[in-house]
Amino acid sequence: MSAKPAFRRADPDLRRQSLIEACTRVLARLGVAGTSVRAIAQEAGVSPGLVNHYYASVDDLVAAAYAEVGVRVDRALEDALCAAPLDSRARLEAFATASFAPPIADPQLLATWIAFWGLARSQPQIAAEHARQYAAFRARLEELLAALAACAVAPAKLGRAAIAVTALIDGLWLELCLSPDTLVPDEARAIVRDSLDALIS
Amino acid sequence: MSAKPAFRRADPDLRRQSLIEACTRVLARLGVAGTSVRAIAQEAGVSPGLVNHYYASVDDLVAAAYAEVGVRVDRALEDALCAAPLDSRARLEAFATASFAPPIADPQLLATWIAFWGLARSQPQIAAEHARQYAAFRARLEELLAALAACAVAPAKLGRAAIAVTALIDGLWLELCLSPDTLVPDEARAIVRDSLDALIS
DNA sequence: ATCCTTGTTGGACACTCGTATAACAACTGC
DNA sequence: GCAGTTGTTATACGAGTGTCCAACAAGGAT
Repeated sequence: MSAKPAFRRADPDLRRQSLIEACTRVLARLGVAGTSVRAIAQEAGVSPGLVNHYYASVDDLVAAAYAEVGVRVDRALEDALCAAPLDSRARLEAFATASFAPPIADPQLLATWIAFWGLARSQPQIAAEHARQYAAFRARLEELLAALAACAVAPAKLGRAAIAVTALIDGLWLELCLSPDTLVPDEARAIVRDSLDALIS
Repeated sequence: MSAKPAFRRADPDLRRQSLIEACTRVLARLGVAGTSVRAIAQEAGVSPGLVNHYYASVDDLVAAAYAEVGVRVDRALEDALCAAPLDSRARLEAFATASFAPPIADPQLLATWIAFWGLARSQPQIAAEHARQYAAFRARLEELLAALAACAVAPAKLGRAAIAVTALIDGLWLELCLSPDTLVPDEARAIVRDSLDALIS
């Protein structure tokens, strides 16, 4: 009879992905303080040593996890845009309210995100990655605003409008995740819709 | 000749205050990960053991520091209100833009705040304190909105307006502290001013 | 069926953490 | 001046940390 293998070898890329996901889950569940090599390894169902086999240090793994969360959010935003009708107003709204639906409006995601913010202080690469992502979001929003028929917003004030809407979305997203009881997604969407209307008129 | 004392005794309340301030500074400088009893003690210029002499655990000290930061913010907001003219529109604006000036618009304060958010996951009392403070801010804002002459905002939509403005302020504050290069206080103030105008009209 | 590569394991290492405690010394009241 | 109180220090301890490494074994090559 053949004994069951004690472990299975995995494709390096898949294993890396698995470690990243485990890291994200631990970060969300235990916060920065509870995120250790051993906790991540246990979450992934592997031995602690394997983490250092794939990542030079645990900080590298965390940075990789941050980048992964970033692309997941990017993808969700892009998906929302693809699903929207061709009308430029509708596209703007779809993009601006995508943050209030899964997978972005997720307390776990916020927890992970906060953990990253906390780490950004000692990890400049994480801070840089954050700045890059924030700028990308705002640029995309500015693009959508500019696409509105008949320059509803004066070109000179376009940048400021994008900053304002981005801030509004961030604040609502924050509150939505922090205390889902006082703010529901529908209301957040309605607020953004009203705000966009006010901005355009 | 009299030898210089190796240490000085301090008034318990002053010592506690000193420890709280040291804790806040370390939290801001090193983030949650770097905040240890030893680091706090060194920052305060005392021995590590003294921390446990005044606080049963380091978590208690952190909670105390959070409360202290909270009252400091409250005081700054109240000061802004006192310094404002009696006109209700001006008072609303003063309150809404106080977050963009010291001591609230301070990267160190944000760093401390983020550290607290990260801790809130495992410390329910911190989460509760946050919810309380958030609600208080929004209630105050709602009050100021309602005080506007001639019910500029429909009473039924007052709550929603308060949520929206709070979210906008939070988002701007976040960005202001996270990357001071891309957003300056004056612009944040202008954005809030425009937004309030749009809301009222 | 055997060898070889290398993904994987589990423990050793030096370190830092929070907490508890005994010794010390600064100030108070006498 | 002296004694008592107690704020303060320094150290010790166990638990937990990140990193490293020698041994093991899974799976492909031969």
